[in-house]
Amino acid sequence: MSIQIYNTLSRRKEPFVPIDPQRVTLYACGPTVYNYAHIGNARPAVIFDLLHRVLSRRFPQVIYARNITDVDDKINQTAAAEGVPIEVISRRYAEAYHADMEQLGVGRPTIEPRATDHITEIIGMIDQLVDQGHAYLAEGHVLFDVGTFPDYGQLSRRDRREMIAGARVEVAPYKRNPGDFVLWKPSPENLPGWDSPWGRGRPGWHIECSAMSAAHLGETIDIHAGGQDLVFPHHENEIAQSRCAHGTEVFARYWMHNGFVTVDKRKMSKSLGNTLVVHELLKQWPGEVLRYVLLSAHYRQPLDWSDKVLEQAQTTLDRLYGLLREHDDGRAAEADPDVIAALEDDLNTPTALAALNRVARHAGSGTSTEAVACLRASAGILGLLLQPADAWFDQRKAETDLDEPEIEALIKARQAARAERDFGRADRIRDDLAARGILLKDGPEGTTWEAASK
RNA sequence: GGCUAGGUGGCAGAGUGGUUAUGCAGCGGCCUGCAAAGCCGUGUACCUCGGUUCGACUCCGGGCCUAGCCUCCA
Repeated sequence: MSIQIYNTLSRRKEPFVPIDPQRVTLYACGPTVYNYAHIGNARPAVIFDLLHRVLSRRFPQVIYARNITDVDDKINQTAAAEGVPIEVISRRYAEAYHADMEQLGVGRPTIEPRATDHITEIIGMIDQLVDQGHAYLAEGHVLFDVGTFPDYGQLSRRDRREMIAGARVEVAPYKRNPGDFVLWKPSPENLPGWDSPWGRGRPGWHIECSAMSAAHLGETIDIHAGGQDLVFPHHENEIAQSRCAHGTEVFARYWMHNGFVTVDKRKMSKSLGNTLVVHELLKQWPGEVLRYVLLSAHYRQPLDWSDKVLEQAQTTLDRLYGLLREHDDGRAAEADPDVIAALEDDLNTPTALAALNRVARHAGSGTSTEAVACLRASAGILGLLLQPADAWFDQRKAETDLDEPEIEALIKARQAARAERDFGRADRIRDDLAARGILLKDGPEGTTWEAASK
């Protein structure tokens, strides 16, 4: 069975057949670095990183590009507000993005192109579009003329004429068509700008992905990915400008779009003010818990974020790590075929987690260390259970304010009470510790303790 | 208004034309001095109304409801 991918272009699942199996190309729209990433921004990072892993198991070379947009009006605003150059802002938040994503177990893409490093390519591409009559100059702007591209609207299934009727925004008077979009805009002296054939200016929003994708991956790529809100206009516009500039029939052969993270069923967005910032969430929860939650729903479905799902994920991870702690002898094993099959079926992570839990049940009910090794190997593909089990449990110990000698002393006192069969006193000690978030566990090897989960 | 998703057991969340999803919680049991953890067992769930079918939660049509895009947005 080949890898199946749901293609937004066809609105159905298709077998994934790359143009060149020796060189698979994947592009995902990365962050615009003007503040901290919220958990909704983290979803595509986690999902398409997982896609990268899944593809890499099958194909010898998968080039995964995830850009950083480091020139943008929102960056300009933040920089102006702080009175610093835009590089200060973009560098700060790019670094924060990397740190946060690393906590979520997101690997680095093969290449991470930045818009400001590709101004030459961007200008070159716009120049071509102007030459070919697909773009025109108006009041210092260079605009793409959607009237010259009959396939415009194919991805988002929109009709250009109906878009005019439904348009809720004022259309700039210098546009030929209401759907025309900016490729290059003039920059006044107080804003970042680059010299171009059309004067000092800066790129529009959509062009950088087209330019960088072509520069690093080629004019036609296998997969282009991003959030559902990018389908229109961002990806629609990318298709238009890329295909027109290169004279190609296809820009990306498969389009993948992740659904939103919601809060109380409403989309998480900066304008609604209901964003949950990864940087903050990581102060309360291990990155692996956030990752588990992000994988717990299928990537195309909405994912409603709540403390409850976080707690559930943590409880489940506790059980899985507990199995590793008790039974893992470190041996190598193959991953469970059901886990792989689920992932290769359009990244069905909930089914993969179900399979993983079946492996765990197997591992827990017998004493087979092979099953435990299989659990670890299978989870590894999902980017889970990668740390030593002790490290997983110790991270919560670090959060308690009790010092360990005190706890050990209390445990000793309780052991003494138990030896005298004074269970009333023994239980009081245990209850007191429990009230302070310390759970005792009596086993054949003696009594151990761990910090309670939230 | 146009377009797109979706409505599954207490909650989260997959999936299938006729057979166990899975997790969390609950309940019963094993274990334990008692617990905790772990393990075993446990639930006639599929928005509504029609249709197709031997048979539909699963396919088709109508309805109701929810969310999203059409404006920066993952």
